Parts: sequence; C-alpha cells; structure tokens
Amino acid sequence: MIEVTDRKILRELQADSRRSAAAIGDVVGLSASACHRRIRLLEERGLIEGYGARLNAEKLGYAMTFFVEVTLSGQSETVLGEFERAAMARSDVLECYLTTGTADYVMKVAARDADDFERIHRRVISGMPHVIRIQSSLVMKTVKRWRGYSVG
Amino acid sequence: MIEVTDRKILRELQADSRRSAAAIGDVVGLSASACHRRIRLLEERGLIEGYGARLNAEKLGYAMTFFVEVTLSGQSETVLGEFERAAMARSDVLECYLTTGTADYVMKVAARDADDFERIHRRVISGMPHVIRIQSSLVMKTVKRWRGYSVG
DNA sequence: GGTGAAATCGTAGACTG
DNA sequence: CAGTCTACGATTTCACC
Repeated sequence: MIEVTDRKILRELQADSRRSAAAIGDVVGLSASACHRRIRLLEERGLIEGYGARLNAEKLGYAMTFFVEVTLSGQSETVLGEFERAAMARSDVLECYLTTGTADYVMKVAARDADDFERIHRRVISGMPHVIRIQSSLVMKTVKRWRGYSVG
Repeated sequence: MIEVTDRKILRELQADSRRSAAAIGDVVGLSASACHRRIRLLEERGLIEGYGARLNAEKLGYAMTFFVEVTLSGQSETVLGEFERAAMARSDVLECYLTTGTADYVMKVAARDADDFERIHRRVISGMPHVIRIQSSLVMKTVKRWRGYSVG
C-alpha cells in the first residue's frame, strides 16, 4: 500500500514533474530532504516509471489523431507477437493495447493530415502482419487527457 | 515550422523531462544556456504544454484499464456539453475523446478491480447525462504507451 | 523525519562573435 | 542565433539529531 504522504507526492509529480523536492515538500508538509528521499524511493519501487514532457500535437504538425481497432487473422502467440513487434516499431503508432471486445487491438495513431492518415491506413496498418480488419475513428475533440491517475 | 535542433530537444524532453538544459545541450550539440533559451521558447510557443511523472497503474492499485465507448441520445451542443462536463469531473475517467465512428465518445477508465469496474460502469458511466449505450473493452496487455510523438 | 552544511548543479543575464 | 562567462540561487546529498 501507499502511504498518504507518498500519494500526495505522486499527485504533485504527476501534475508537474519539474517541481523541486523542496517545492513539493512545502505542499505535502515535508522538508526538502525528506521529500527527496521519498521521491527516490518511489522511483526505486517502480511507482514512478519516468518523467516526460507533454507536447502539443497540433503545433508539432499532427493535426489528426485516430483510434484504430485492428482484428487479426488469429490469436496464436506467433500471430500476436508478430503484430505487436510491428506496432512497437512504427513511430506513427502512439499507443497500442490488446483488448477484449470486438477487435483484437486498439491503437492510437497520429497523422499530419488526411493524406497522411490515408497513407498510414493503407500502407502501414494494412501492411502489418496478420491484419484482416481495420476500423478507425477520428478524434474530433479531446475532452480530457494528461490528467493522470487519481492518487489521493 | 520547427527547427531541427528544437525537434531534438523535444525528443529528449519527451523521453525524460528531468534532464537539465546542460545535459540536453550535450546531446543536441548546444551549450547549456543556448539550450535553456530554446526550451523556454518552446514552452512559450506552447509546443511544450507541461511536464509530468509517468506512474505505474498496477502499483498504484489500478489493476484494470478499460476503453469505454459511449453513445449519447443526441448530438446537440447542450447534450455534448453536459456529458463532457460530467466526464471532466470524474477522476476515474482518465481520458475522453469525441470521435467519429460508431460511438460518440471514447473514454479510458482506470478501475481497481472487477468490482470497481462494475461500480464505475453501472453507477458512474450509466449515470452520466444522455448516455444511452456503453460498450467497454478490457485492456489485457499494454503493448505500447508513453512513447510520445515522433519529433525528430 | 528533521536539520544544517557542503558540494554540486542549474538558471539567467550581459556580452561577443 | 550560438557561445562564453559569470553570478546568484537552488538542489542534492550527507552525516547526525
């Protein structure tokens, strides 16, 4: 289990990972060094996997985001493994999940424009191993994102 | 457009936002102060929206992640707005997108266990305004995540 | 967990090429 | 626009209470 103070630290770091141990300590009621010790421990325990910048997709040139549901021709280890390796390797695939439900995988894909998505759909995803069906949904509006887990 | 060096900086910050300007400058071939200046500008231009810790869902106590597709009873501004406000307010809804395709919204939801998801499904999502249909998929395996945009 | 101190590192500004 | 230099402040890390 995670202690109350640790939860507060995680909440702060999730919202802004650039704050110093001293600043976070102020908020959670800990001295800078005690807070720093706890952060180190949270990293070592694997609760914190890393720190990253949140980038603006549009300003980066990615005008379109899609959810793509992919169905494969089978569910054997080999089939899944080969598909997953291909998904890992594609930089236009931002996220990829094996799911229950109608399809086998759900992927989040970033495209620069409609032509780019057409290319990704036709050349990239269709060409990934064992894919027999693709259904994509364009994200028209991002209502919520980056808000992270509720940690207390 | 984004300059080559800026792209490299974004790539580094996306992968690890805790590195200092000096450390990133080393990688991209810039002095600490030049690199620092560019990072400030990238923040001001809105390319960098923020910095966050990547937390481990399982270790936080969220054993299950779901994609939930929601269909509403209409598409008027009022209907969408009321639903979106409810989605924003729920801390178990990690992400929420208005999409084209079969459903109206796709949400990512974190649950502590099966009972918790049952509760979220029955009490929370079904209770959100104007929801007439819910279809959820359990994430069985996260193949790819956190890898961010290809910027360089 | 807190304190305090030392060493290190990071930030920001002025100035030069 | 980048590099250097610089000065100040912040941060990390340690031993000890």
